[in-house]
Amino acid sequence: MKQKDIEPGRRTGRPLSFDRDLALRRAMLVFWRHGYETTSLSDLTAAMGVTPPSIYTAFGDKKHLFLEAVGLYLSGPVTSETIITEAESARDAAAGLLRAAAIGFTGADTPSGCLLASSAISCSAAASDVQSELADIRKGIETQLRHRISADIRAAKLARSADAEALAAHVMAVIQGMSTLARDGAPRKKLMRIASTAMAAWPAST
Amino acid sequence: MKQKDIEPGRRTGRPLSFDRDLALRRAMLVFWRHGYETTSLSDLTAAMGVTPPSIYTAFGDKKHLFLEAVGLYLSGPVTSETIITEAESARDAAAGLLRAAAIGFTGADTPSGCLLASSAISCSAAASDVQSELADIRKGIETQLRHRISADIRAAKLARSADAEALAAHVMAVIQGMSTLARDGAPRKKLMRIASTAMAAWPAST
DNA sequence: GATGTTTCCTAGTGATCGATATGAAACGCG
DNA sequence: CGCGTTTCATATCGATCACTAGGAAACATC
Repeated sequence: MKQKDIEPGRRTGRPLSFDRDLALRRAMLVFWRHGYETTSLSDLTAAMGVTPPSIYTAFGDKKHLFLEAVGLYLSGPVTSETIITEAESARDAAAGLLRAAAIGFTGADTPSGCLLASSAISCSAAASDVQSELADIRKGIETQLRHRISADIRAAKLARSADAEALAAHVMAVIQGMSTLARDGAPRKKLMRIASTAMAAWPAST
Repeated sequence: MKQKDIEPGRRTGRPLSFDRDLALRRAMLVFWRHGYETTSLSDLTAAMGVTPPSIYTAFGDKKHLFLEAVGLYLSGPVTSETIITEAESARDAAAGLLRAAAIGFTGADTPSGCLLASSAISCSAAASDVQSELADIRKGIETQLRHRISADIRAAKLARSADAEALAAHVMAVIQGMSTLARDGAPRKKLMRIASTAMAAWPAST
């Protein structure tokens, strides 16, 4: 009988022969580069160094592996949420997000572009749930930024005429567009100049 | 023996039993919605009302059908090229492209977003040639816009301090980001406000 | 060492992928 | 009419897809 109720500190059975975190990270990199549906199980087994049955016992099916990879992608010391909440102003939050995108989309040791913005943009009807799950994450980030902008407007740190929804949506559009530019080979310097240009659309701080 | 040298005015053989242009348009709509690799042949046959052998005799293989669909998508009375060349200024060209994107990405009778920006962003290694072909088209549009901006700067219609590369890249990023926003359900009005916000990043005309 | 539990690898499962062989059917032409 | 040509629909092709039986192997505990 399975003892799924005792999760922390598994004591019995054959131990895992591979590094689960490392395998997940390798899976994330493959999904990042080739997308969700367009990455095959054989691509994953080759990159992870793990046989199919081990993948399924460790991660469930392909969908769960991908979603866990997305979770890994969004984790880390610096996230969009920390950038937004820890910035001193909504303007700094927007500039910080744009700057982080320019850097994160052109890493030397990672694929170009953004996993969140590229891995499940177009997919078959069978993957519409995964697609909408990523869409919800994107919308969540936009909502956080919009609320941050609205707060600055209420606090009179931004002009009352400022359009929180449009400013937040513009930043999100630029970030996701930067992902495609990066995939097309744009260097970090170019993305940085896009970020600067995008911030020129902001009203002056009051 | 085949007489492939006589192409215009085929005179012999059984006539085509389906409307080739209509079938191509239907294929384009399916690729637009579901992407290149994530659209299957059975998806295409169902949408086009044509059996697989007929598709292959009329269009070649799946890749050629897709590329021809891209050609259809880019054709029409109004293209990015006509918008750029016929605008009275680089600013008008940018605003026109953004406005056309907002409208084109939220059509009532078409899928949301941009076929060029969504159908081959992530793909397997086998489709890297298709991916780079679309990238070249995107870069071509950006280049045309950048040249238009540079011309305005030389003609003193824009400040000499204006950064043609950054302005063009920013417009392209916003357009491609708007495609994702549209796919996530953003209405036309929202995209229009993004377009307006993006244009606020432009320097004043001189 | 015996037992229970979990993971291991080998070798596949049925389904679907893109693409075709095959021969009948539908034309223009003489 | 017969002939040459092209497209038609049926029925697949081999390859690959995501996924999994089945049994040996590696642990903790007794």
